Formats: sequence, C-alpha cells, structure tokens
Amino acid sequence: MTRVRRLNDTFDTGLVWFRRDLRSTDNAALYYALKHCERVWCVFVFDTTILQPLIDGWQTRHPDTQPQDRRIEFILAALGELDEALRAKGGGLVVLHGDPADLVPRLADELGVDAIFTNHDYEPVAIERDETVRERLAVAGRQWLTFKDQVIFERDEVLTGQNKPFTVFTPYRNAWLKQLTAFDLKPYPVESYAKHLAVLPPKLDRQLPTLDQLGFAASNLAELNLPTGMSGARRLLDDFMSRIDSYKDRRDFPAVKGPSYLSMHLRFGTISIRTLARFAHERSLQPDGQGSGTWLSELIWRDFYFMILSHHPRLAAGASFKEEYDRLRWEQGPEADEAYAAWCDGRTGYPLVDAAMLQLNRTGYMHNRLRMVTASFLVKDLGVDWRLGERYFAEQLNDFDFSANNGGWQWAASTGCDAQPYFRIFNPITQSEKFDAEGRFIKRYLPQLAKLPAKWIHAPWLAGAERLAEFGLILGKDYPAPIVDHTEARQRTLARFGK
DNA sequence: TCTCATTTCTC
DNA sequence: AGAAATGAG
Repeated sequence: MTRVRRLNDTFDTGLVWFRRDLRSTDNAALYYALKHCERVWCVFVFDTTILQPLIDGWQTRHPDTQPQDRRIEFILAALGELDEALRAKGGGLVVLHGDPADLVPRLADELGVDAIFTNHDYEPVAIERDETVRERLAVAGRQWLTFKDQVIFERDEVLTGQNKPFTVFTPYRNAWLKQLTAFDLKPYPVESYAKHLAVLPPKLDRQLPTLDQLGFAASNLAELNLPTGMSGARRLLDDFMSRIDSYKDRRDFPAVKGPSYLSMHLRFGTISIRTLARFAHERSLQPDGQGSGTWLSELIWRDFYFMILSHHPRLAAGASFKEEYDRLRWEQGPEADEAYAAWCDGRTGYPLVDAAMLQLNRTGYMHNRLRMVTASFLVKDLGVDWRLGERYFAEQLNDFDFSANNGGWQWAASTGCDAQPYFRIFNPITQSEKFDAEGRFIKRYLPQLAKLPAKWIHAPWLAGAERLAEFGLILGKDYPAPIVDHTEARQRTLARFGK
C-alpha cells in the first residue's frame, strides 16, 4: 500500500473515495485532496462484493423474504447528510453501486482526475482491493494517495522498546498515552480549503440509490431511534459527555444508560476518532476524570485491535492468535448444532444470555458486558467453536468491525493475544447476579419472566417447578430449561483446553 | 537587521 | 509536541 509521508505534489483534479469515513469534517483524505488539488470530486460505492454475501446469507436463513440490514439504511442516511454537507460547500457526492475495483478507476477516467485520495482500511480483503484499484489507476497514470484517519496511531506508530509491535494491551496503552500529543487529536481543518470542492458534472448528479435498488427491504432501524449521520453522532456525543464521568461506574450494567452508543457511528466514520479521543482525553485530565479515562481506554482497545490485525493478517483467515489453540476439538454434530442454534435464538435457558441475544437480534446492538458473557457462554459452556459466534456477531452487529469483533471473540475464547486464561471461565449465573442484580435488563427482553423475583431470575430452574408455577411459569413451555449444566460444562472446557 | 517571544502550522 | 513563521523591540 502506498503510504503518504509528506505530500508535496499539487494536482489539477482529485477524487476522494469515502469508505468508512462518512463525514465532511475532520477527514484526512478529504483534507489532503482539497489542499493539494484545484478541483475535487467525492464518491462512495455500495460494494456488491460486501452486499451480495449479506443478501445470500439472509436468503439462506429466511428464504423468500427480502433481505434487511440496518447497516445499509444507516449508511444511506449518512450519505444523504454527507452529500448535503458537500453541496452546501459547493460540491456533492457521487454514489455508485457495484464492484469498486471496477467503478472507482472507471469514474476516475470519466472525470479525468490526476489523483485519488482515500483513507487507510486495515482489513486484508480491503488491502487487496485497494491494491487492485491502485494498479488500475496507475495504468491510466493516476496517483493513489492514502492516509491515516481511522485511528490515532496505526500499525507501527506505537512500538515496544525493542521496536516490536505490542501484543499485550496494558503496556500498549501506556505507550500510546505517553506518546499522545495535542496534535494527534487535532481535527483536520477541511473547512479552510472547502472552496476546492467541484460541482458534480450533470451526468453524475443523481439521487441516492434507494434501499430497494440496493436489494434490501426496510429494517427496524427507524424504530430504534438511533440518531444517524454526522448530526446524529454529534447529538450522541453531546449526550454522552453529560454522563461520561460516571461511565466507569455504570458501564457494566446493561439495564443502565452507561455507554456512549457511538459504536456504529465510529464504525462508519460519521464522527472522527480524533473528536472522540480529544474530548475523552481532555476530560480524563480533570478532577473526576476516571470515567473519561476508562472510556479512552476503550478507544485505545480499538487502535490496539486494528494494529494487531494489521500485523497478523492470518487472523482474517480464521486463525487463532495462539496457534496451539487451532488444534482444539470443538463440539461437533447435531447436538452442537442445536446448542448453537439455541444460543443464536436466545433460548439457552440462561436468562441473561438469552436476553442479551434477543437484544442483539432485535436491535443489532449488544451491551459490551453481555458480548463477553454470551461469547464466553458459547465457547466455554456450549463448547462451540468461537468462529461460529464471531460470524454470527458479524452478521448481526450494527457496529461490526472485523478487528474488534475478532479481538473480542479471541479474548473470550482464550485463543487471542492478551486473552483471558482458559481456566478463567465466566459463570453466567454469577455474571447475571452481579451485573443485572434485579433482573431489570432480563425482564426487558423476557417479559415471561416478569413476575420472577430477583432471587430466582438468574437461574429460574433452581426455584423448582412448584415455586415457578406460583409465578406463572412452566419451564420448558414458557421459558426453556437450561440446555447445559454450567459446572459440568466447565469441567469439559478445562479438559478441552488442558490437553 | 538581529533576537527572542508569540502565534501559526504540521498530519 | 515540535517546527516554522511572524512580529515587537
């Protein structure tokens, strides 16, 4: 990949290719294009190589229905706002649908641009795609210029004393913080060069594609009231800033409004990492700044996992970070298939696990504490290969990002860098008692358990059939009996990893 | 025209 | 944070 160190050239015309950076402010590629070109056009491509597998996957699971995906609608909303913002500054956004490896060089030809500007993408398939685009552009004599935008520090910017990439988070975080300067958090002043945005040629000045044209039906995104676009991200940030000081104390309780709910925005770049890290960092230095400091650590985890994937692309091919764990024998066969299906559907009989999976299925969001609980349950209680869980989350999560998802799963499965040791096995009942003590979160998604008192909500079967009947509950009918005994499962997991 | 302090810019 | 540009004296 071409990595720009210092850009001295100036160009007559340039094209900015937006991917996971759907914003017109504080955007590195846009800034460089506007600064170094007389006239700049902008493009986004709905990538059929990404959309088609989503469509195919949906149709395997729900034959004869039209695919739904909240992410597509979120992107459409973000593009609408981006286009509007670019138009207000004298430009506009070209939106295409197809294979970007063909469409981007073709658009570059059509516009006759000298250079294409885009921000780094760290996923192996994206790197390969970008290499193809770069080669095709080179044939036509066009420059390919790429920039760091998505992270504060990328692959080789934070290294150990021996100049090696870190593999353990805490020392990485310390080095990251030590290295951080105000400049790393400064927004790119796109505004100062906005006059170089060029009006769309009439032929390319078309409306956004509709959801239907992209092959999707409406999802329930609108009902979720998640604010979209740059303005939505801003609103969520403002709201979060008013409670960030309590983030550390509240973030582990899924029934409580503790987290930022910005993950989907961060994933699609409707707000920049610099804006978020700047707020968090400034506040972390204030008295009572522990909440901000804890949240900043979460942002550093994100940089960490991008860095890890960049140095270990085999992770994208399904490899365990710790190679010895690729020899683990996971449960196989119809029973394991059924256990996996029960986990996906939220009918394991463990209320916190089931409520979490229902939250995921219904909203595309899952609270981070519950991501750990459900991942641990799939791997360590059901003995199912973590890759199946990883794939399910990839399909369902609005904020799905390969590096963080893979990192999280490998952490929970004990196969990752700096992972949980394998003998640390979450007890799903204890987790439930600790983090949803009153069962408020559970009852939100499992109304059939509404009458159960806190004492029995975490493991209803322990109450016995008679007492459950008093609360209007028949196990196996109104709510599943547990599909696995945690204590026995724990022993099997210790044996599996201990071999 | 030089020096040191302050402001502006870098990516 | 560090370098370059600006400006007061």
